[in-house]
Amino acid sequence: MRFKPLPADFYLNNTVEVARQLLGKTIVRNYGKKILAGKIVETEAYIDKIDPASHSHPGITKRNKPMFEKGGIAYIYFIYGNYYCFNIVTERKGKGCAVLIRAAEPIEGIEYMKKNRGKTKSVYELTNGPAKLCLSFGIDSKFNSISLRSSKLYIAEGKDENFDIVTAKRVGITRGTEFEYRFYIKNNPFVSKSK
DNA sequence: TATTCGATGTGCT
DNA sequence: GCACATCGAATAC
Repeated sequence: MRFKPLPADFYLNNTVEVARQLLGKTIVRNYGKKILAGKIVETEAYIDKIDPASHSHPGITKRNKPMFEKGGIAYIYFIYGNYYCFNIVTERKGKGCAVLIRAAEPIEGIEYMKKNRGKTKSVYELTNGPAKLCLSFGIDSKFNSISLRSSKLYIAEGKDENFDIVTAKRVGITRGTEFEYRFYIKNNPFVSKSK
């Protein structure tokens, strides 16, 4: 097997730590007979209680319920009437923490990603944003709450490589903007570039 | 049950 | 750089 899923306890650590460690890992999607894969290059951490930007901040609701499950499952939410975003739930059951996957570098199945994205031509535009990534990988609400060790969608080990991690303020939020919970791989062209 | 609004992307200027 | 599409969950009433 080319892609080895991460161990279940990877997701139970501190959320910021998991967000940093997810950089360079591989997101794998079994798409019918095809395999789509990409390297994670950008993440953001969302921390339950102290973080007003987190969906889990007001407490458990119907929408954010998966965030309160045990780490290691997907939390997928619908936003702005058009788009899905893909999160990885972290820490122990009842916490309400997650890591938003903001961007990836396509590795395999690029032709299929282009097909899913319609008229987008440049490879660099395929997955450099949370909603773009979901469209390219064919991720939607069907994957909400599923385990990230499942066969259809999972997170796998990455290549053994060195890179610098940049820490920055998060993007696209109206509250909790002061937290530096955004992490990305330095000089990687697939990082979403909004400032 | 009515209204508000968002962890975005796209297209036009 | 800026407006806007579009929908379900949350919140207000």
